[in-house]
Amino acid sequence: MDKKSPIKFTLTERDESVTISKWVYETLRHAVMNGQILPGRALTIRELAGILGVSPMPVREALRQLATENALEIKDNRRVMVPNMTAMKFTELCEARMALESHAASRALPYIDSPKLKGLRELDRLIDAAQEEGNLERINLLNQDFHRALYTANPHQISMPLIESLWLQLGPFLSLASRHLKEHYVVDRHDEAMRAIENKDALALQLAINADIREGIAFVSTPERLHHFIEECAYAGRN
Amino acid sequence: MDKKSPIKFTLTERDESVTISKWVYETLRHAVMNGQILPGRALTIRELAGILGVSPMPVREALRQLATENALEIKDNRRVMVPNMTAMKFTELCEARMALESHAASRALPYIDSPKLKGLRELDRLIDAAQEEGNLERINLLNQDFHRALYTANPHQISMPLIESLWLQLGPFLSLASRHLKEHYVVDRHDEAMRAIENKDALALQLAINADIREGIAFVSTPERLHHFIEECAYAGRN
DNA sequence: TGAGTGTATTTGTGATCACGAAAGTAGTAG
DNA sequence: CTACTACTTTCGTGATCACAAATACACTCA
Repeated sequence: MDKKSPIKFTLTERDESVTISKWVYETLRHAVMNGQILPGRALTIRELAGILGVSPMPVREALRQLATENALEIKDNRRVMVPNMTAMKFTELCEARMALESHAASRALPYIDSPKLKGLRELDRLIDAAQEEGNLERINLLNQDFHRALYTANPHQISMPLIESLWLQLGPFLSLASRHLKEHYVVDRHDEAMRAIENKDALALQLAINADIREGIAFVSTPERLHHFIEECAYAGRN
Repeated sequence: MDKKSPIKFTLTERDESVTISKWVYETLRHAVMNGQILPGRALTIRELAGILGVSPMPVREALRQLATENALEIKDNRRVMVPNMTAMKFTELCEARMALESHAASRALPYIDSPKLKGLRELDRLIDAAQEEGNLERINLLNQDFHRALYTANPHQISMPLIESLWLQLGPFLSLASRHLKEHYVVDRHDEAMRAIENKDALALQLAINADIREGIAFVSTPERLHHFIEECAYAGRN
């Protein structure tokens, strides 16, 4: 039995046509983005390799890749862990999200044709359904899909990887924070965004996206709560 | 003798205290950002390992890391190369730079105290000196230093890695374009930025940064020239 | 001369091993 | 009970090897 809290994350079956490296990378990436690995928890190559049933090699590469997008942190000890959150870092990440995503949304707007609009409406509908059944994990996944679908409507878009880096950095903390919260104020500014898209109103779209981001993380945004969750977060990764 | 054009890039001496992986990564990253490796050129692990005098292992990791920040591209063939530029991609990169960097600048503004201001002035002075002697490579390096010093004045800043990813993607093309240009319209909006900083005027600073970025790459911004350089660029990487 | 074909070479991938450094453990002295 | 030390284990790093896929090359046939 491990003295450390065991690591658990979603294991998707590997498609034979994809390299082991890529599969490991995407599995770990998904785990981090959806907060399945707690901040502060030390990750070792051999342990992950054992869980995933592969040799240490692909895991090494995946950890390094995740570190370069700041999803993981390689400390001086050469230990790899999910970074801890600070109040200021949290603020900066949210502000960066608003700046980048509102920009990406407005640059995608001209490319949203009727089928793409339909796809967004469908995602919006699925989110509403998931909210009724209170499936928080599903809501988060669908919310990501909605934003991703919007931004990647621009075929020349280059900012999605940057945005995902921010999602990766926020994921573990937001997951932990929402886990310790009884009531979830799930805000849905997507209707507002949809209207802006239909009207081809870039400014209104930017405002809707900013509101969606700001309110989507507002449940921790009061200074006291933020501080509380950061403490909580630091404790969770204690061992 | 190689049939392919040989790869040449700056080789800094390795500090023994730093891991080989890190040294290789930073060496290759510097080479890409400053356009020492042409777009379209196929990079092989063993070739780079030979040049750097290390085993293939650290090179593999470095190439993967650079690929995750979109500095390199791993094609379906599993071949690694510097991505080719397109007109739309170029536009998107520039727009993203303006959105991200003006944001980073305004969020750094409150943290710029007197010693940091002095440091920025010194960099500005060095840039002027480099301009007089027409040392284009030195101008570019110092210009990067100026922007980096400005944005990282914010101790909680998290957008510098994202910004550098954009620099990495623009580097090879800008280098190639400027290399094929007789006259260089080196613009210097730094004075304007410095005044905005002194006045603690966030909006003016954002405008100055945007102008600096826009004009710094304006020498290729006419559609015909852009198209011309893209052709040139594609040809350079032919073999 | 040019397109197709077989072989030889080179490539990325992934596993394994050796080594030094870091962390964990037990024992001892204060 | 606490602080220090010696020992054991575990870890990341980097080199090497085996293998399959992709590429390059020489050759043949139209």
